[in-house]
Amino acid sequence: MKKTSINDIARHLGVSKTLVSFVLNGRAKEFRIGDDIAARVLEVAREMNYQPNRIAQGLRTGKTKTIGLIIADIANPFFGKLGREIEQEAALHDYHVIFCSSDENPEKSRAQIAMLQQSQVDGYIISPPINSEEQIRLLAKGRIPFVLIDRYFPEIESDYIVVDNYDAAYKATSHLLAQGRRRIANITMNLNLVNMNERTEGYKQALLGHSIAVDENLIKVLPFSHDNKDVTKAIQELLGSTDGRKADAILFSTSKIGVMGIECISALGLKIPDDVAVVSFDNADAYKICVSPVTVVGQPLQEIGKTAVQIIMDKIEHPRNPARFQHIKLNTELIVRKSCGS
Amino acid sequence: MKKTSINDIARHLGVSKTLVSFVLNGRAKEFRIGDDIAARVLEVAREMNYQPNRIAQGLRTGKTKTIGLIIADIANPFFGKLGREIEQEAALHDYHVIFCSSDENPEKSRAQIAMLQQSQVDGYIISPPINSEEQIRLLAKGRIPFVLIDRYFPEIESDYIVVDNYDAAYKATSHLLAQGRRRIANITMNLNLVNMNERTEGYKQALLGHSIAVDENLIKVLPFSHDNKDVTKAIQELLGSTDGRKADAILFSTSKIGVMGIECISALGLKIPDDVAVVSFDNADAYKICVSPVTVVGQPLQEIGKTAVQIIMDKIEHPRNPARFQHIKLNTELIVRKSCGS
DNA sequence: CTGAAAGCGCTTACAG
DNA sequence: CTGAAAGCGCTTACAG
Repeated sequence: MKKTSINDIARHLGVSKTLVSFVLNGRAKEFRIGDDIAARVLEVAREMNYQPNRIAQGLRTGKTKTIGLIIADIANPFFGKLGREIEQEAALHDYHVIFCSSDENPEKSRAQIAMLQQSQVDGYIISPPINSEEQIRLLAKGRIPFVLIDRYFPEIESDYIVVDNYDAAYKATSHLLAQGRRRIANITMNLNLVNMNERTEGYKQALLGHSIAVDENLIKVLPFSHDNKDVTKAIQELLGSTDGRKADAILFSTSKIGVMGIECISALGLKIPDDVAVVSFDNADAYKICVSPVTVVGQPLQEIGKTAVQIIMDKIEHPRNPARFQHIKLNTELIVRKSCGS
Repeated sequence: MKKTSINDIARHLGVSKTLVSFVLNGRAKEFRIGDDIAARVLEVAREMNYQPNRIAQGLRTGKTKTIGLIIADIANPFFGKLGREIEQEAALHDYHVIFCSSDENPEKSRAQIAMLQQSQVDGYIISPPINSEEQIRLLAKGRIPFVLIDRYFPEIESDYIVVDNYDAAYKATSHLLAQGRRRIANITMNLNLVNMNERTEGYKQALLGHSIAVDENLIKVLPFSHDNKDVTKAIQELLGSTDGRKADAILFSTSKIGVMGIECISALGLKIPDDVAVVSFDNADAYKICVSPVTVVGQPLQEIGKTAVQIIMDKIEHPRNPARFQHIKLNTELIVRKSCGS
């Protein structure tokens, strides 16, 4: 059962493969090919179960109809949902997506970009890890379009789609303040990541805006590759002391941290929101059925994914020189549930 | 900045591209190519930042080093985690993965298989939706290897990796019985899916094994594409009546259903495990921080993903005729938490 | 030890 | 209206 090629069809009908190619690509009219012969080609193609070889098309046309996606971890629901939106939008354009999880590790993302490059993807959607500036800069020098999502590098010219993190954290912190909390902590990860940094900035400014001094002891910065232990340690420092707890509220900068954090809080026997109020970034499913459903900063994942693909498609179809870059900053939504009291 | 090809290197050094290809593929020794010239080739390749074109290699060798993955939904943490394991294992073999979410829709999976076919993937890992027997049978007739995961079709000869669903449900139900529950319900989805069917069978047999009659009213079968409304309706029927509730425990056959179910239970103002005990398939993160942390059937996701890739790799590297099929059934683990009382 | 040539399956100027 | 030919970037018999 060898696959049938355009050649097989041509031979079968005694015509040239040029002709076959034309009609298969729907360009029969354009080249004024006889209706009868065009119909026969289509018929035989169906009979022989012809499937165009995209690899061959790719080599010839220079378009593989594939986009490469690099995110931190596809198993993380935040990125999983984002990946889903991207897959869906790409499919509308007859595009495939190859996904790569970088684990926020620049070494991995570098290798992944190289692999994707060799696979001749037509475009990239990347959530760049820390210290990956050089790779991204190199990518920018090439002619394959890419969009950054979730974060970006201010010093590199590129398209990007992010969320207004500063505003989101400001709103979240203000909400906590409005509920009467004063010793509000923030658990985040490596602040060299712009998005994380903006969140913590928004948090700080909200405090200052309400005349509350920023207490650096209440800001816990986890390493980018963090696990339960790191979170436990942070929570312990914030809430563990028996003689009066340092914090009365926590803003979690990611849902990965938040979910682990809430697990720790429960393990300590503390109640949310009575002992500690909680707000987290990202509307994870877990938060809906949590001890006390968690107030979250919801991100417009569909819009992020859809827009990212659309920008890439536009650049693929209309390469422009010099390139014009889009910087898109989307709004978030504070979804109030019960974790901050009522 | 055009990409450098093997030809550029050959021209630059005044040698043939055959020679360049040999040394670039590490076959210099094999063809007894001069050490000096081999070294020069490598050097120039680095200088010119040569990146092999996988598309061209693929066309020539017939191997694209890509595997296609079809699961229900990459945004569903269960499949997200599985996808991650598959990606990771594939990377070890220098393979990429293209992912497709079928939404349990056979029309979609059919189109996805066709696309993947055209993209000349070297193998498939598929979690086949209901009514996709025909597609899978067709695939089996081709010469590209595939492995089924999570479910399989008993009537189709193929490799597959599943979990012992019958045993898992039997254990879970027995646990509920051991906690004194007697009116145990099961909320599942379309039973034509073997894995779902086996779960409900295990549930029934556990009841019978403890001399408890199976009450079909306690088994709620949701359509394969279900949402919050469907789950709410089922929960309502099971727990909503004011004059004595029908059920005192629920076994959720998937975590997607379970998470929504617990949300409903809370909305009804019912307490877990006091008013109703709960066990669910899949160790979702949500369950860890739930109102009352949920007892779950944990699946060996890493082993499933890893084994699936290994089987595919083996088949790609050692095509055998006639094919021999592996049927792997892995064990699950009942992780007892607090949702069934103590 | 090295090179010229064929060919993977397509698309697309070019010619008639 | 249709076909012969070139070429995308590789690998691999084959020849010398």
